[in-house]
Amino acid sequence: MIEQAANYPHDSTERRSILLVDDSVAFRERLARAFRDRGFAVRTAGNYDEAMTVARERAPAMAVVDLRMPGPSGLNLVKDLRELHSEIQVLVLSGFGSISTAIDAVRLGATNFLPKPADADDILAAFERGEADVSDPAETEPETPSLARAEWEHIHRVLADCGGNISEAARRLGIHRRSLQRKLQKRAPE
Amino acid sequence: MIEQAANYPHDSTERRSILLVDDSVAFRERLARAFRDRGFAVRTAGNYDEAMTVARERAPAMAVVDLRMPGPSGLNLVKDLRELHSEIQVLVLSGFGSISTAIDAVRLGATNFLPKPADADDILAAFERGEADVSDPAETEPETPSLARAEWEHIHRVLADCGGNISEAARRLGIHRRSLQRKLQKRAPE
DNA sequence: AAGGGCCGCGGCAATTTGCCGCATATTCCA
DNA sequence: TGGAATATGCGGCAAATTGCCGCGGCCCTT
Repeated sequence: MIEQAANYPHDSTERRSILLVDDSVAFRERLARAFRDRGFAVRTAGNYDEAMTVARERAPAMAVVDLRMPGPSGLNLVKDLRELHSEIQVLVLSGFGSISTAIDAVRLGATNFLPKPADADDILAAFERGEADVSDPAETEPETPSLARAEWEHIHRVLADCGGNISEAARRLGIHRRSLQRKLQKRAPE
Repeated sequence: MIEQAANYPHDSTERRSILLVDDSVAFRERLARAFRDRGFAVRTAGNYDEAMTVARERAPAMAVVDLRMPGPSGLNLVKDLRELHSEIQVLVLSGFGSISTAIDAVRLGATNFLPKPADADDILAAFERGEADVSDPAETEPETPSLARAEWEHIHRVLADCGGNISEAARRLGIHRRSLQRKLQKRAPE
């Protein structure tokens, strides 16, 4: 479909250099390996400070940032990475898809937003979509979502607002914690 | 820190002028009245063309745009309103919350994104949040409707979309007609 | 070490839903 | 004007979901 995967816009930085930021070493390394296999120059970081140190040393062309980290949030990182290097493409990952956090991320300069779990292919696809020109918002068909879909969206939005705290989310939603757990075990309806 | 929460940025346009765009006359007029009561100079439109005509005549300081309309989508409108008047604050409404549409809206220049149903207070709050400085991605403390409440609202919105046709609404919602009937017999949850 | 909060999960009983059928409008069209 | 299609309300019953209990585990603060 979109034919532009090969050329990312940069200046002095290497085209296929990417910075992966996630507090989970396992996740980060798995992703790092997948990107290296695809020919990327990968560097990783586990929090805001590490990421900024790495980025200052040499600005990466792309970055993948998890929202939830110890220390300053991924949102801060998005903002400061872009201040450091305005051409950087930043993809934000979040364990739970919340509209408000997605909006914040995009406002702060994120190229796109992806709910976890996401693998390297998902991420690359999201980069491509993000760089795609949105100037033609043609066929965004606003179909009515099913009740189940709407419920799912609402639940996950609230859960995100609660920082992933299930007990708190259940309280706000006015349902039993056990019921929320059970609902969360189901996948997103389509 | 950008200091601009209280005073909306404009040029020749009146500060408290707002353009409401929604294809539902009832919704639009209800909202219009609420905004007039709050001292806004309100103009309304039912689709892309009307909205652009009104806006060209005199650019509003703010706009509320429903995503779903006959003709060009609200996303097109967001984009073109901003091209017309770069200082305009545009709030996008959508019948439901989808992350990707929210992201598209913000990319195209929307100030914020709000899932329907939303009243004037919700909208004003969203404008303020949207104009607020996001450089400190700290707290977002929004109200949280209960699951039952959210479900009720979604059901009634879809039912309205179907012109009160219960069978059709049940189909769109993906639930059994009998179940819809039973849900409709219950009152709005608090 | 104790208290408190959160998590995941098993196991009911109570409630809700899906799905059937049936009788009755309403609409549209040949 | 008769028939086909569709909508509505409702009873009933099996299946699924939810509310609610309790348990042990984990992590943090006191």
